[in-house]
Amino acid sequence: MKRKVTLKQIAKELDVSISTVSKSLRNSHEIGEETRLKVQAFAKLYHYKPNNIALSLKNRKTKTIGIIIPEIVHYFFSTVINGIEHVANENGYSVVICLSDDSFDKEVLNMEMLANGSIDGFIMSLSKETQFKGDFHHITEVISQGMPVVMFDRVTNDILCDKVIIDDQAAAYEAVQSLIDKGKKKIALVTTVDYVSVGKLRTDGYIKALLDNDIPFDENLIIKIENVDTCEITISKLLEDKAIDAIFAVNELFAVTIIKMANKMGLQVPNDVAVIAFTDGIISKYSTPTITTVSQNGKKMGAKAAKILIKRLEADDYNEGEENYVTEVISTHLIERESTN
Amino acid sequence: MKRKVTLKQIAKELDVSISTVSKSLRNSHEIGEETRLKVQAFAKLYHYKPNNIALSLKNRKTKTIGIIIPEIVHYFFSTVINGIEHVANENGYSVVICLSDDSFDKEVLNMEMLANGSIDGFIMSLSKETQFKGDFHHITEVISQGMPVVMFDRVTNDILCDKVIIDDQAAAYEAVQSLIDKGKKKIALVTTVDYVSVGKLRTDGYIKALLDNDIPFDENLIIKIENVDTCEITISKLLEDKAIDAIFAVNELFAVTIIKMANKMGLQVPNDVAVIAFTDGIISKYSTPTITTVSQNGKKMGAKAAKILIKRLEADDYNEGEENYVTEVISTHLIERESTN
DNA sequence: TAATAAAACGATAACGATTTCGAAAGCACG
DNA sequence: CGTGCTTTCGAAATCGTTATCGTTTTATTA
Repeated sequence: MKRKVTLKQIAKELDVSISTVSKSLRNSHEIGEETRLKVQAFAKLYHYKPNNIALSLKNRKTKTIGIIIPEIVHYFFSTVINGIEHVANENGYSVVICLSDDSFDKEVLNMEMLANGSIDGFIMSLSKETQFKGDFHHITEVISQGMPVVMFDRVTNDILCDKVIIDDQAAAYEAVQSLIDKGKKKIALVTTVDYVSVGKLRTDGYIKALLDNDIPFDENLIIKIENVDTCEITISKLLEDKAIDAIFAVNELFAVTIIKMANKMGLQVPNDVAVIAFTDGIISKYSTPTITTVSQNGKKMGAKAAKILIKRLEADDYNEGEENYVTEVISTHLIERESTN
Repeated sequence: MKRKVTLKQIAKELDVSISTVSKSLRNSHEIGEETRLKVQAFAKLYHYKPNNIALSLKNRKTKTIGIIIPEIVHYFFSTVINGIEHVANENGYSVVICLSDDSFDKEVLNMEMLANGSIDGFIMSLSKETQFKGDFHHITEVISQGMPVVMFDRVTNDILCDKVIIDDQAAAYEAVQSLIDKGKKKIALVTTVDYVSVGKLRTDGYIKALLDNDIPFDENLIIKIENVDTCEITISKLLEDKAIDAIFAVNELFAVTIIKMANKMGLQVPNDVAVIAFTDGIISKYSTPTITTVSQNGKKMGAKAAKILIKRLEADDYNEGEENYVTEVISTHLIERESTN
């Protein structure tokens, strides 16, 4: 088992100094052509590749981006990662991923772990618990140490940094408006608990659309679900109100569960009740009926976030400081499918 | 913007040597209580945390696991990552993820990139192209340099290393047998192209089950799909054979597409044609009808792979060499749902 | 011929940490 | 009072690179 070859070994083997080897491999003009070629040939033969860790230490930058997300087994987040990874790779960066499991403590732990030199900057989406507690000291801490942070989707106004979001409120408004345009009179909302920022915003959009169309807004038509695995009863209770002719769900899983329960109760989607959801997930595309959705475009979000972060990282080299944070809004659009008509 | 504080700065500030600071923080008995407490207090005040990169260089280990998978926007792979990440974190490891996009070149590039000191070991699943080419030099190269590799799911016999797989052949056999037990006579197979190792194995299991039950095996009942986005015509053509009363799909997307096309052609699932799929994905659970599946348990696979890798990494510290590679087989089981009866 | 410039290479510091070894100081003991 | 043993600390090596600055040798010029 041959260990990886180092400059030192090459130097010893060729009876030259380490600096000569290093310079030769970087094609320095300081080195005569003969030795340069000799060193290069030898290095190639032994598959020499500079050690990233040593380079990171020397350059004080790791060319690595840290990603912290609530969970990965989730279509939206994996598309975001996909977007980040591609842009990162194109620019010579790697990505390291940590999952918070929607836990505040894990989020803090992971950030501290990565912040100690392992990465150059963060791309993150807040965990539920963090949003609930409203405690962001771990993030401000990292930022104050000069490490750039880009937040996406689940963001907070309490932190000053670059952000990539969709206009959740406007998108929800558009979705509900489209239902109203189709003549729907009683539109229910199935959403998450309020402290999840995007859930709140989408609720706001829903309410605004109703009011703008002079539709009375009824508290009882809004149900907030904490855990998708135990939501069936709540949903079927909602569906007992036969006057409800449309439901707006803030995510795909809620939507597909609604359809399932509706079917079970003898209701036809979309004829008896139309369903529309937030997501660009895969279930909506393959469910029966296929589900009309507000596309989130996670890949685009990830790509944008990565671009912003990398730009800031490379800029940091020249001008330290000067922070004019941007908040990029990714456009959404309605993908009309069978669950609305 | 205060940069991260280093040992050197603390030493200077407190007018002691760097080694004294280091030892104090590690609670060395060599240091007098007074200085020790003083240093610790100061370090705490300034949020000192040792620099991971420097530690990695010194210890020649990064406490990081490299993951290389074909894609991440794929339920199975994201569950595997989830499994890996949890075990890794529990043991103080981070994970860095690279996607090969099923491309040989990207797989090679990513491996070389990570192999240069960035990580301690690999967990990987082969890209389609790599399996097609049968070129594994990048992997043998890495292994020969003493870096452990654990392969999962899409593996190859050409490489000697630890592996975590499911018994694809046996699982497929079981699935098909269950269809036969239900009285199905003409069972079709919708699979991937042959060079994807798992596709081949599942096909073998399918054939074996048929033959063991004295059912004639018909080439025309096997269709191989390269790209899921353009498979509808092929599938509908298959469904024209009304004698087919069951279809075994090697993944979830194929299965749901089959159901969709069957519905379109006026066929009832499961009455006219039963469908069974390989996966532990989310679509099967939420589709209408829900789909009977052979569960793959990606999370378990990931967890197992991580355990094996970490065990090997920690063992390497004591006894170099001594390689007795294991191949762990993750058990599968049939999850009966509505698409079979 | 002597001074000087250019070419080719090496020694060393630095990145941030740990650790081995040595040194100084304090104290007890014969 | 000198010897030996603790206790407490610091210097230096090391991990693998790169970059700065010398140093040597050779070639060129006045």
